[in-house]
Amino acid sequence: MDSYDPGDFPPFAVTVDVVLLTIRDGRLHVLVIERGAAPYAGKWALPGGFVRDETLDAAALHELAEETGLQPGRGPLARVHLEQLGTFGDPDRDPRMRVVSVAYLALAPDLPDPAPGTDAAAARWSPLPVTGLAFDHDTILAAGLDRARSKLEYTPLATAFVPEEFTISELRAVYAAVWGEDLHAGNFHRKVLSVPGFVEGTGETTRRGGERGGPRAKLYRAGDATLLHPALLRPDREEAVR
Amino acid sequence: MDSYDPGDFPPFAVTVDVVLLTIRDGRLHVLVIERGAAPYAGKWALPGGFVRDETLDAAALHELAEETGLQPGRGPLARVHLEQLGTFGDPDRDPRMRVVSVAYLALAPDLPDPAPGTDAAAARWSPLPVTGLAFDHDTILAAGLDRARSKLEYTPLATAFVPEEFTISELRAVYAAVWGEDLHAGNFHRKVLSVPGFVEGTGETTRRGGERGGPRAKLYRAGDATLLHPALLRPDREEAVR
DNA sequence: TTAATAGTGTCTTTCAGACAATATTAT
DNA sequence: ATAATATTGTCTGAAAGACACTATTAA
Repeated sequence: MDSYDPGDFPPFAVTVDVVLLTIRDGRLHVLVIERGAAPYAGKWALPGGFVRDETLDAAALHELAEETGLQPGRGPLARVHLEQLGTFGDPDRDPRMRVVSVAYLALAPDLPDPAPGTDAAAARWSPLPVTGLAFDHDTILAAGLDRARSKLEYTPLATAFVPEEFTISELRAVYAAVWGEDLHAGNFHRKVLSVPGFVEGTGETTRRGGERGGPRAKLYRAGDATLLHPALLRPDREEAVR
Repeated sequence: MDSYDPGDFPPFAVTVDVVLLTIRDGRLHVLVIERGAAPYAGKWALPGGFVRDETLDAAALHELAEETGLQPGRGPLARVHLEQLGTFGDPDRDPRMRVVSVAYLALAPDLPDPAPGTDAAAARWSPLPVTGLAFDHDTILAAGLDRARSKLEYTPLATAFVPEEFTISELRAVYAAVWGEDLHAGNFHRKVLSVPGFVEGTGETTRRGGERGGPRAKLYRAGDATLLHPALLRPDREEAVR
C-alpha cells in the first residue's frame, strides 16, 4: 500500500483536543469550552483545534495557550505537564467529515479563570464528574482521567498540580482529589519522603500553620525522579483487577 | 477554531503503522517489510498503510492481516493483542506530504513466516535489536518495546506471546526474551501462581519433559485478570528512575 | 484552653529475592 | 547414572497499612 501516493487517498482533517486538569478548592476540575458554532453549538466540549504546520505537541501547547489566554511556556503555563493521550478517529465522530483527533492530557497547578478563545462562546473550569460533552469528548475525558489516576501511582506527576514549593499535605490533597479518596496522613508523609527523588526539602517552612491550627509545615519541591520506586499504589483495587 | 469548516484546512494523510512482536527461538522478533517504492525504496520499515473508511483499530487489524497473509480474527490471528501505541505526526516525517501515523502495538504467539503484501518487496521476522528503519519507524519501534516491557509488569500480557496452553517455564521465557534478562525459576514460578487470575491450571501436563531432561510440566491457560496485583516488577531498575 | 494538623514511632502482614532441597524425566 | 528441569520450602529484608503518640499552632 505504501506505493500509492498519499494524495490519492481521501483527505482527513487532524485536530488536537486537550484534557486540561487542575485542582481548585480541593476538587479536580477540567477546562471546557462552550461551542459557538455547529456542530454541537451551545454544547460544552474539550478545547481543541486543527493542526497547522507544526508538530502535534506544538499544536496541543498552542491550543492550551489560546484557550487559557496564557503565554505558552511562560508564567503559569511554564510548568504544565503535557503528554499524548491517544487518538480518536471513528469515521462518524464528526458529522462534517472524517476528522482524526489526537488527544492530549495536560496537568497544571491552579490556573486563573480562562479567557474564552476566538470562537468559543465561553470557557470555564468544571468540577468533575463532567458528562454530556460534544463529539466523543466524554470518552476522551474518561481516558484522561484514567491516565492521570494511574500515573500518580508510579510517577511524580502529582507535583504538576501544585506550586513550585509545596507541603506534603498539599501533595496528599492532590492524591485525594484525583483518586477520590483520602489517604492516611501519617503513612503518606513517611512514604513520600522514603521514595528517592520524589521531593526534596527547601529548608523553609510555611509562614503560618493550617487554617484551623497545627504546626507550620516544611516546604518541598519536586525531586529528580521520573519514576517512583517503590510506587504509591492506590488502596484496594480488587474491583479493577478483572 | 471549531467554527471553521474542517475542509478549509490543509488535508492530512492518515496511516497506521504496526509494531508486531513475537517470540521465536527464545528471542523477541518484530515483523518488518522491505519497501518496494519510493520513498525509502529498498529500506525496511514497519508494516503500515493508509486508513480507509474504517476505525483506526480496524485499519490496524486489516494491515496486520494483509502483511502476515493470515485471516483477521481467525486462526493464529484470533489471539493477537492489539493496542494503540501513539501518534506520530512531525511535519517532515514523510517527504511526500503531511502524514500522521497512528502506531499500534501487536503481540502474537509464534506466527508462520509472513507472505509479503501487495507492494512490499519482502516481509520477515527480524530479531531485535533492529535499527535503520524507514521514516521515523526506529522511534515507533522503540516506543513499542518500551510499552511491551512495561506492560509485562502489571498486566497478564505475556500470555499473548504463548499458545493457548502453556507452562510456567514458557511464560518465564517470554519475560526473559522481552526484558532481556533471566529470572529466577523458583521465585518466578511461585510468584505467577500467587497472583490471582494470572493463570489457571488445565489439569493437564506436557507429554514429555524438557529437551534435556526434567519432569513434565503442568499446563496453564490465561486467567481472567486484566491487571496483575501484586505486579511482577522488573529487577533492579535504578538506572531508569531519573 | 481547645482543636486541628505536622511529623514520628511501632507493629503486623505481605511480598521480593536469595538460596536450598526434592522429585521427575531425557539421554 | 547423570544432568537438566519442575516444583516447593525456608529465610531475610523491604514495604504497606493500621494505629498510636508528640509537638506545634490558630482561634
